[in-house]
Amino acid sequence: MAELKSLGSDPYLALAQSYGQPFAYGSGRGAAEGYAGGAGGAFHPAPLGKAAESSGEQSGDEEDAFEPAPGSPAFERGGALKPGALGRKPKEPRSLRLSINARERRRMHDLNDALDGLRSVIPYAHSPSVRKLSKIATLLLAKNYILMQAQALEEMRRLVAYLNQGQALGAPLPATLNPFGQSAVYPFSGTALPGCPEKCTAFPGTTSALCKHCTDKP
DNA sequence: TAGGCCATCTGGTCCT
DNA sequence: AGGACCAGATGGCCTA
Repeated sequence: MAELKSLGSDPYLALAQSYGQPFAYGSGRGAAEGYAGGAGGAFHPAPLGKAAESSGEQSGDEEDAFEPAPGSPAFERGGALKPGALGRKPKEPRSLRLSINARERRRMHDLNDALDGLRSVIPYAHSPSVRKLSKIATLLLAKNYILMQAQALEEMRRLVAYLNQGQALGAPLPATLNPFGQSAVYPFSGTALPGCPEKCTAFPGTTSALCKHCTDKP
């Protein structure tokens, strides 16, 4: 977890550096198993390893609902689940267990699809030569990216308010007023402007220069 | 070879 | 009862 340890001071930058730099993964998993990187919302990664052979890309869930996924531990153990393998007593019929397994597999695939969608909008190098973000890295990077965006947005708002106020008063604001000196505020935490279909927010008494619906208004 | 990452299976818990 | 969600266990693949 070296990458996680490096997240201390500037997590976003740390991760961006780790994953933004193209580094070859050679003949390894990447090329063979679909480390192609997010290619948009409809991106479906090439099946990873076992998943390629197993359930992930199988079109018929009915099929894998009655057999252990090929390549899965259960499959390797002999092509059939051994309910008592872990010393547990089977409490449900085999068909039910397989159905539950298939459902769980599907759920995890949906989760992975969502993660792929997230990867596709996170600004890091999306290239076949760049290793795909791990799950944990994706989440941490996304979180910090959101925080950065919120901070940038807030700074822009302050700047707009500063400029608007300066125009209205015709005089420069006191030098003590630092429009960038306050802590970040999360997006959409302000008051929605009346009549703005985008429900954008801005400082009281100001329109948002960042919102086209505000700026387009006569 | 160790460590990281992942997919899958499984049983438990909670909710509808 | 059935489904969703979760966490632990297991084993495979890849990289340093």
